[in-house]
Amino acid sequence: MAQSRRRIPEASVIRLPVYLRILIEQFEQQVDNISSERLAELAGVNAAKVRKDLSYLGSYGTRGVGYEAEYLIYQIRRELGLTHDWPVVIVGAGNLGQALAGYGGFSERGFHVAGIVDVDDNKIGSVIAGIRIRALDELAKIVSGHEVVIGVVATPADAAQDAADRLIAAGITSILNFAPAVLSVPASVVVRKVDLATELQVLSYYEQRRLTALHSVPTGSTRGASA
Amino acid sequence: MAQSRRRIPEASVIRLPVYLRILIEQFEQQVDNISSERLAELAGVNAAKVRKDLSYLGSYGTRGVGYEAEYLIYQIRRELGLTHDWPVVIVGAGNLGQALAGYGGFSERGFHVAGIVDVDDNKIGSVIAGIRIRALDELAKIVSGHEVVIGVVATPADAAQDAADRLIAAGITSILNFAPAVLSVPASVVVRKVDLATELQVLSYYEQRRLTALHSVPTGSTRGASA
DNA sequence: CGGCGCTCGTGCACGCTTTCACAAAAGCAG
DNA sequence: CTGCTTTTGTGAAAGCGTGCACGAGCGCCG
Ligand SMILES: NC(=O)c1ccc[n+]([C@@H]2O[C@H](COP(=O)([O-])OP(=O)(O)OC[C@H]3O[C@@H](n4cnc5c(N)ncnc54)[C@H](O)[C@@H]3O)[C@@H](O)[C@H]2O)c1
Ligand SMILES: NC(=O)c1ccc[n+]([C@@H]2O[C@H](COP(=O)([O-])OP(=O)(O)OC[C@H]3O[C@@H](n4cnc5c(N)ncnc54)[C@H](O)[C@@H]3O)[C@@H](O)[C@H]2O)c1
Repeated sequence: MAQSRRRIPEASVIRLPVYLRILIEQFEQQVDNISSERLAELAGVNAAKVRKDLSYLGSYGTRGVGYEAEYLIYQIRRELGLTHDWPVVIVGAGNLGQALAGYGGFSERGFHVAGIVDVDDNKIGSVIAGIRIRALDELAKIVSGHEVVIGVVATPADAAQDAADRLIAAGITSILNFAPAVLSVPASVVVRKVDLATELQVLSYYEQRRLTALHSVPTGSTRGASA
Repeated sequence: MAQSRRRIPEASVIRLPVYLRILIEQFEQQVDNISSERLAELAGVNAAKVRKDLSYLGSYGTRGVGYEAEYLIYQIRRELGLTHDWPVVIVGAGNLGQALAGYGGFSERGFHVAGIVDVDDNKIGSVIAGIRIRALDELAKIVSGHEVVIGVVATPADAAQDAADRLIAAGITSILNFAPAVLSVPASVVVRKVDLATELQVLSYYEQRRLTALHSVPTGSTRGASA
């Protein structure tokens, strides 16, 4: 039996939120029990993978029956640290920063915006979805005041490193970076990036391949059903 | 010597856009030649990985010297299919769809918005960054008229499958999905997803771990410098 | 024109991820 | 209680991706 306190492989961690979302949806539709087979189908992955992923949390299934949705939701939440809300601070209140600040899905999934800061005097003071845009030098106050550990970089690329440096100086230990720039940070800080251009360029690669028509279909995890 | 016509591993394809962006930046700063060591540093990865990735394109470096930035830019662009602009159609003109439509980074990187459609009558007809929001049933016309092959899903999750189905019916073969939903599509259609909630939840996992403090630092590709 | 220093290209070994396959466990029916 | 069905949990194998280490090739200098 897998211990709940063992490290979970990154590849599995990335799939857990997908299972979680599906389980919540199913539970809301009065599905109390779900098999790895069914969960795999809904998540667009292999059933063995689902079982192995879930086994990292512990042994929470019932043989011959499946997994109890409600209990599994609780266990995944616990493991992902979603038993409480995480405050998040956003740096850069442009197009994207404002879209994020107003995004309802945030709060539904265990996060809320503790603050949003910008360098532009014309923006400071405006209110987006009930959140006031504040000056860059209030960052430290926001972070320590709300015990924020997660920061979002939504500045232009050339300001991204500066934004990251300020976040780290303020005490942030996890960063989600939307700017197309490589951030250099201390090893203790975790960075994840979301890069729209990269995603489109990957699609472009496969379309390009399709045109030269030497292969039928690209291999990889993104075929067929995809989360 | 690696043939340019061989399939490139997905992991490498994902890094090519990062190298490309860095090379363009360097070239604009009059750097004509760059070593794998330097490129690796800027990309936050291992130098051997850079060389292996680039070797899939062909043998375009010069031993003892490095890579000629301009030529490498051309080769990566060619391989990624970025020698021409790709038209993209967006379904869903909400917060996110509008931010995307107005996003300048799009055009800088080889893509342009051929059209944006929505189901909401109140939105149809409005103009975002010079692009008029059109009705859902104009999708087929937009796609065939501009020979669009890439579609973006920016609708709420419960409309995402419908949006994907319509895109596919219209002739789209690649989809970038921003909705937190698993799309089921024919095997010939490539789907990539961008899931904000997943990213935050992964960060939450590592923060959670940090609190229980049984391990020092999460392992994985996202430590240290990260694109 | 030969030797030297530098950097590429890549074979190879290692570790991580995925998938298969099956014993073990649970429920149910008779 | 026994046997049958179902589905989990997990070893073991296969498949990928990463990083080391080093031979090969290129340019430069003397
Ligand atoms: N808009 C999109 O759809 C989109 C999509 C993908 C990626 N991105 C990326 O996200 C980032 C933001 O995009 P955007 O469209 O919101 O840009 P934007 O120009 O609309 O907004 C950037 C904001 O950051 C602020 N800013 C600049 N320097 C700053 C600093 N040092 N500290 C704090 N704030 C600072 C600016 O005042 C501005 O308000 C960019 O890097 C962009 O490439 C945007
Ligand atoms: N806003 C964000 O920052 C953000 C971040 C990450 C992910 N997302 C996801 O992106 C998606 C869009 O987010 P949003 O904030 O723009 O939502 P939104 O509600 O602002 O916009 C959704 C738009 O889709 C339209 N729509 C609904 N059904 C449709 C259909 N069948 N066909 C075409 N259009 C349809 C609606 O009319 C609306 O204009 C959501 O799935 C959301 O979870 C949003």
